[in-house]
Amino acid sequence: MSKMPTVKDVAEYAGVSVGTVSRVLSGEAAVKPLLRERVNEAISALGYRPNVTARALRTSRTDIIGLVVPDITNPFFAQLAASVERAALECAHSLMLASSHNDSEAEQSHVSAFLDRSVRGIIVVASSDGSGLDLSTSVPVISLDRRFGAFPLVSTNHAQAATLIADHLYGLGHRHIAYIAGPADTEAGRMRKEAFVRRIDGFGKAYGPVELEIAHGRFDYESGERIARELLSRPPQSRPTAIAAASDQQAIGALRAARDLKIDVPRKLSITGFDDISLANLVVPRLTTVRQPADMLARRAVRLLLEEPRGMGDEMVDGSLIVRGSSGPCPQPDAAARKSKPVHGKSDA
Amino acid sequence: MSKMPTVKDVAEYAGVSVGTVSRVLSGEAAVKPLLRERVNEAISALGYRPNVTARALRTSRTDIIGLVVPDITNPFFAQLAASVERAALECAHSLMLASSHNDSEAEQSHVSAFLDRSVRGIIVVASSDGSGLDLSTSVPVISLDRRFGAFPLVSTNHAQAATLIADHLYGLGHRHIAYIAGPADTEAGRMRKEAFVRRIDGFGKAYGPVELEIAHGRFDYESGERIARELLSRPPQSRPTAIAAASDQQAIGALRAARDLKIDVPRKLSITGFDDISLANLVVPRLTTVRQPADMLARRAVRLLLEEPRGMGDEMVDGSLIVRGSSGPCPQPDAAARKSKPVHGKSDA
DNA sequence: CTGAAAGCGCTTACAG
DNA sequence: CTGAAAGCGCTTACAG
Repeated sequence: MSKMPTVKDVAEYAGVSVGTVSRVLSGEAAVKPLLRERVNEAISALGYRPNVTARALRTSRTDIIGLVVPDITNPFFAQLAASVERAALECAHSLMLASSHNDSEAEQSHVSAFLDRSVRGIIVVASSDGSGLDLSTSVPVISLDRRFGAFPLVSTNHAQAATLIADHLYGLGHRHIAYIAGPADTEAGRMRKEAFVRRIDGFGKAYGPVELEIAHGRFDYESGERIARELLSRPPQSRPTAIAAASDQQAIGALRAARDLKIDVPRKLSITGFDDISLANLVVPRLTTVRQPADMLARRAVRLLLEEPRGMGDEMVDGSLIVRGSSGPCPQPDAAARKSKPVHGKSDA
Repeated sequence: MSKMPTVKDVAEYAGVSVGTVSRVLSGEAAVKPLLRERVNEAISALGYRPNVTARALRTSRTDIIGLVVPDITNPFFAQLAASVERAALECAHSLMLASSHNDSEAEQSHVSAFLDRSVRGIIVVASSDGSGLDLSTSVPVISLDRRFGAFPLVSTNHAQAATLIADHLYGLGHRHIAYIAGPADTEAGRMRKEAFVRRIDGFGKAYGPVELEIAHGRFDYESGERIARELLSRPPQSRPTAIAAASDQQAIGALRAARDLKIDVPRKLSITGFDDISLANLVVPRLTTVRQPADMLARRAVRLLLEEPRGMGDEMVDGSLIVRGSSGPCPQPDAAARKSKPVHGKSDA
C-alpha cells in the first residue's frame, strides 16, 4: 500500500474529470449512468476511500460529533456516552469524547478544542452552568441531561420523574422522608429536588403533615453513603422511614450505610434512586428507581444537533418508575417501637 | 465573529509572509526575535487559532488518538478510557472513542474509520483476536489490556496478578477452590486462568491435594452470578470454600448469588475479583481483588503510540493484591459439618 | 533568516 | 451533464 489513491487517480482510471468523480461521490448531482458506473468501477478497483480531512477543509464541516461529559467513570454518563455513540453511528457520524472531571475550565477548553476541529456539533453534559461562554459559535451546541449555557437542552423531565418517586413513597405510607439532593449548582439537581419537595408538600397540605428532611451532596456514592449514615445514626423513632436519593449512585451509597448500620431495607427503611444505571438491578436489594431513557435522550440530542434549520427548543423525555426490592410499605410504628432499644440508642436489626 | 482569521491575516497584520507566521507557530524554525514578536502580537490581536484541519491535510497527521473499547458501559473499560483520555491530554492529544459492543466487525470498521481520519494512532482494547486485519497501516496501532492482531500489547501482567490471588487464597487455607474464568477467546481470559491453575496445581503437587473447579463465562455480572449459583446450589460439604473470578464484575455477581443463597461471605465462602473497579470497594462485603493500574497502563500505551521510532515490544505492568472483606480463612470443616443439614440439602446461614 | 510558490485532496461555482 | 480551475488554510522545500 504505497499511497492512498485520490480522486485524481480515480478520475484518470475512469477517464473522467475529478469533478465528475466528486459528483458521483456526493450522490447528489446528476451524472450520466455510464460515467457513474465507470467511476464506481474505478473506485472499487483502486480501493479508493475519500480523504475526510480534505473534505473537511474544503467544506469546513466534518462528521464528528463532540461529546463532553463530567466524568465517564460515572455509570450513568458512561451509558449516555454509549447511547450517543450509537445514535451518532446511526447518522453516520463519529464521536469524540472528552471528560471535564467536573471542572468548568476543562469543560470550556474541551469545547474550544472541538470548535478548533470544526466538529459537526457539540453535545455537552454540563458540569457547570457554562456561563461566560463565547456563544457566537457557528457550530451547533446542545446540552444533554444538564443545561449548558443558553443552549437547547435535551433531558429527562426531571420534575415529572421526581414526582413519580414522591408518589410512590407517599403511597407506601411513608410520612417521614429524607431527600438526598444533588448539587444545587446543577439544574438537574435543583429540578429533581424542587419537584420532589413540592409534591410532598402538596400531600402534606392536603392530607396531614409529612416530615421532610433535605440534605445536599454530590451525585456520587460517597455523598450518598455519608449523608445516609448521618441520617440513620439516630434512634429509630426519629429516623426517616424512606430515603429518596437524587441519583442511583447516592442511593447505592445509602444502601451500604443502611447495611453497615444493620437496618433492614426495605422492611425498616425504603431507599430509592434516580437514573436506573445497570448496577441498580444488581445491588442487594435491587434498587427502586426512575429510569432515564438514555437511548432516547441520546437519539434526540443527535437529531436536534444535525437538524436543519437548527432546532432551538428544549426537549423533555418522561422518566418511568421502576419498582424493585428497595422500597416497601412504611413500617408499623408500634412494631418499630417494640423492637427498638432506645436505651442503647442502637439500630434495630 | 464574521470569519476566523488565518495565517494570511496574521501575516498581513504583522507585515511578514505566511511562511514566517507558520514558522513561529511551529516554534521549531529559527525566526528573528523582532519578527517573532510582531507575529505573536498579531496572533493575539486577531485572536488567531490555527486551523487543525488544514494542518492535518498538509501534514497528514493529527493530534487525535483513536480508542476502541469493547463496551464503554463496562466500568473497567470506562476507567481505562478515562485514563487514556487523561494521558492523551497530557501529551496534547484528543481522544476519539468508539465502542465495538464486542462485535469484531464493528471493531474493524471503527479502526478503518479512524484510519480514514488519519488519526495520530489507534489504541484498541480488543473484543476479538483481531485476525484478518489489514496490517499495512502507516499509523501506529497498539493493543491495550487485550491483544489485538499482532500489534504490541500494553497490559497488566495477568499471570503475575492471577498468581497473587492464588497465593492469597491458598494461604488462607482454602483447598477447594472454584475459578470463574473469562472467555477463552480473549488472551486476558486465558492467561489469568492458566496462571491461576498452574499455581494451584503447583501447590497441590508440593503440599497435598487441592480441589480446583473451573467454569467459563463472559466477564460480566450475569456470568458470575449464574455460575456461582450453580456452584453454590450444592450441599455445603461439596461446595468450594473459595471462588476466584476473572473479573470484578463476575465476582460481584457471585457475591449476589451467595447473598441470595444466604451463604456468609467471607465466613463460609471467600470470593475474589480482578480489576479493582471503583465498585469493588462499595459492595458488601468489600471485594478482595487485584488492581490493574489503569492510569499507568494508559500512560504507557499513549507513550508507546507516540514514540519515535515506533516501539514494538509488549509492555507488562504488575498488578497488586488488594485485600478487603470478601476473603477470609477457610472455614473449619467440623464447624461447617455441625451447622449444615445434609438431609435437606439446604445452604447454611 | 525570510519570502514566494507549490501542493495536501477535495468541492463547487463557472462556463459550455 | 461535464470539464477546467479556483480555493479551503496550512507547511515546507527552494532560492536568495
